[in-house]
Amino acid sequence: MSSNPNRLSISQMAAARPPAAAGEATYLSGLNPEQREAVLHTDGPLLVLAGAGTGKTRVLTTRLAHIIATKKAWPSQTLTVTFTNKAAREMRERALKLIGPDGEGLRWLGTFHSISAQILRQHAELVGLKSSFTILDTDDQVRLCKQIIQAENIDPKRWTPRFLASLIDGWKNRALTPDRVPSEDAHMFADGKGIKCYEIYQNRLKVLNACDFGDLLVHNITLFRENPDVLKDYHARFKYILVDEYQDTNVAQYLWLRMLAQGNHNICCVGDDDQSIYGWRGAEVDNILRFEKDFAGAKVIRLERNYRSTRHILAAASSVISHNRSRLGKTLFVGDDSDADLVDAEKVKVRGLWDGEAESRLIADDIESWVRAGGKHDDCAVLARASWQMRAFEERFIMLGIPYRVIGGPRFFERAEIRDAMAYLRLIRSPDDDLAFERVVNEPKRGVGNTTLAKLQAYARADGRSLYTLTPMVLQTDEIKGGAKRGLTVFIDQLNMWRDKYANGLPHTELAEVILEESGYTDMLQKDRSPQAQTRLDNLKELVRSMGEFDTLAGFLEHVELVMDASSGGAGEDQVQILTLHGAKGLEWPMVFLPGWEEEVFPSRRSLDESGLKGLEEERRLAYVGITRARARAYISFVANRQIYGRWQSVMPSRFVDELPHEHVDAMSETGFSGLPGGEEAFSGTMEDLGARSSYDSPGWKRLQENASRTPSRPPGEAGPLAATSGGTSAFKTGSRVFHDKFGYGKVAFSEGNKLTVDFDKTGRKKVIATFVTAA
DNA sequence: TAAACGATTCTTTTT
DNA sequence: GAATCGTTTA
Repeated sequence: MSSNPNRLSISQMAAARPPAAAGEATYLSGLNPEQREAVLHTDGPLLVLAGAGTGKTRVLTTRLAHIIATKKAWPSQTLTVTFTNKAAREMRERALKLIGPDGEGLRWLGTFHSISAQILRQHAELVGLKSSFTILDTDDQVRLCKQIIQAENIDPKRWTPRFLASLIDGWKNRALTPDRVPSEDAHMFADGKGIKCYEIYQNRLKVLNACDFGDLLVHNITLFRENPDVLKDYHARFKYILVDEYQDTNVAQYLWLRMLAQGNHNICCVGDDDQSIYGWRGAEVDNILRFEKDFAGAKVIRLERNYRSTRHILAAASSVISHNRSRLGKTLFVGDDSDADLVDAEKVKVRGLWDGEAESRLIADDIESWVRAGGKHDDCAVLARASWQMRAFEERFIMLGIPYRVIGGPRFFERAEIRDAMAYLRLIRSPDDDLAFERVVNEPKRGVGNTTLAKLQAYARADGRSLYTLTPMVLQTDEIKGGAKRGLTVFIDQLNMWRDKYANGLPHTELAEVILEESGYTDMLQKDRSPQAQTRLDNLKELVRSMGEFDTLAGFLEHVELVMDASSGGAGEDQVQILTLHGAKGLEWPMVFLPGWEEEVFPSRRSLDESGLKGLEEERRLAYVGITRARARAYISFVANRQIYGRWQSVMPSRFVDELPHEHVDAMSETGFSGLPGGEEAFSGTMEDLGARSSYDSPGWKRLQENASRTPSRPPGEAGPLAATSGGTSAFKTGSRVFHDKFGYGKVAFSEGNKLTVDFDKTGRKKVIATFVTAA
């Protein structure tokens, strides 16, 4: 495979580059003609339609390097927008390797949201905000909506806060401020009250000096619309605009780009309509179809040579996606057909199993044989439609000691304890942040219940002032008595004290420690005997640690609000990756497992219910993304029985299975039900080898095995398996010594529910289930 | 006010 | 099956 120049890694390229290159730039070597054209065509609008694995990121980073190397612009005069933080990071790294230290000035490389936040901070007053505005997350949005629904006397069961929030989000995705929402949209919520609620919502945000994610873009657009001179400044600043994953942009993002590009028209968008998988979030595939019309004189370049996958994988992906009706139509072909590895590879495997357990067992076995044959865990990825499907694999991998990493998952900054701590910090920065106030006024418990809070809110609303300003005034009266009064007094006093300390130069990390200590939050967790309490304390420690990476409290808060991403530790280890199909976009592995290809699961039932044919086509694009992540081997599987919402259901193979091309697929089934047209004869293999093992895999055998390892390891007097699984009293603290039947003695590195990460003395770091170890 | 219980709903996917 | 929500009870 490495015979192909396109497989050269960027670091190799950088190493090969002579210092201060003269003549033909070396960064251009190894590009195919289309890629090269996309890099060199710097001036005027350009749309690059790049299929999966055709070197899209490489084109984008090389183009950036080219613009800078030829001095067409300084790094600070280029604007590069991505969709996710992950993509932004990768882009920056790769670009820096090409450009060298000159690239340090790439301050306008980031996500739509981070860049528009940067711009908005500069000009906040022009849209009626203070530059210190808070950025609310989904949770805050929903809580705000709930308050509005209550205040408007709308039945929250019929019209849920969540629905209102998503409606508002939808409008913002289309760049519609309340005055621009078409009146027919009003009927979508509570008998025409939708727009009114939206107005109230926006007014509340203004009072709170806050934005939600959608606002960042919408305010930018308003800002540019109403202040042509400001827009002009940015026209002068951004000589070249580069956009990644253009197919994922929504209307607001499109308008934002178009306004910025009006200056000098040097905009280059890279995208693939077949990989548009964010329609549910307002992405408009139309943006990509309209490009030529909206940007006069636009050039379009197609990248169709795929350097990633074998011909069987490409054929499988192409066949599935060809069932979509609305697409621009690209054909992927093997970029280098002299590469025997890509041409004479093994076919895509499709396998039908009895149930989810059999599926995870089979996949785990495949990974073990791959590793036994000299492969790495790192080479393997399991791509699931939804995160609930991941647990089965985690459990199986833990049982077998296969190292793995879940990517995505419940995120650090969305955990309750972190959000609580953040709320305290937000209150220090901006005391009028009512949402933060409400969150922590009774956390830990201060005797301030719902009735008290409702009273305060009523006053605050009548008065148009914040809870923080108003509470001391109410405390002067006899309106609130007893425990609630004492609690509130302490709370307000403490807030003032912390603010003083911070104002007098207490570093923000120490401030956080002081708050957690003095508020009683740490105490509360230490007294908590539930299994998660220790994890939570550890998370808070981690929070304080990560604050240290920022110079100021404001800088830290901005980072968290926007990036919501703990500095990803643990990468680079040899682990199988488990992630969602959405999370997998842009990544690739030699060996990819695609489990759960069943109707209702994938395509997801909800997607079909909500969006019909459009939803189905998006699911199909998701299948396309999944298959094209694989370089050498792709394993698709489906089961006959699956537990959904805790109930066993028999399920049908996904229609996408039918859409795979027979001649490129090896199919086999444990259940006799293929899902492939043509029935049994369509199968070129059997599950015989699987069947031979099955005597070890009966439920009875498994239970026997579990009991064997659990029973002797339980100290006398300790609760039995029942309590261990339901009560979860077995939480081991970080640092405690434990013993495991298979791995011996070790120290707990951290724990999460019933899963422990243990540093074993002999075998190193492993993840184990808590019930399999005892205190040592 | 808060804890404890029972009913309900739910899960995509992410900035 | 779990987590959230709302009601009841101490």
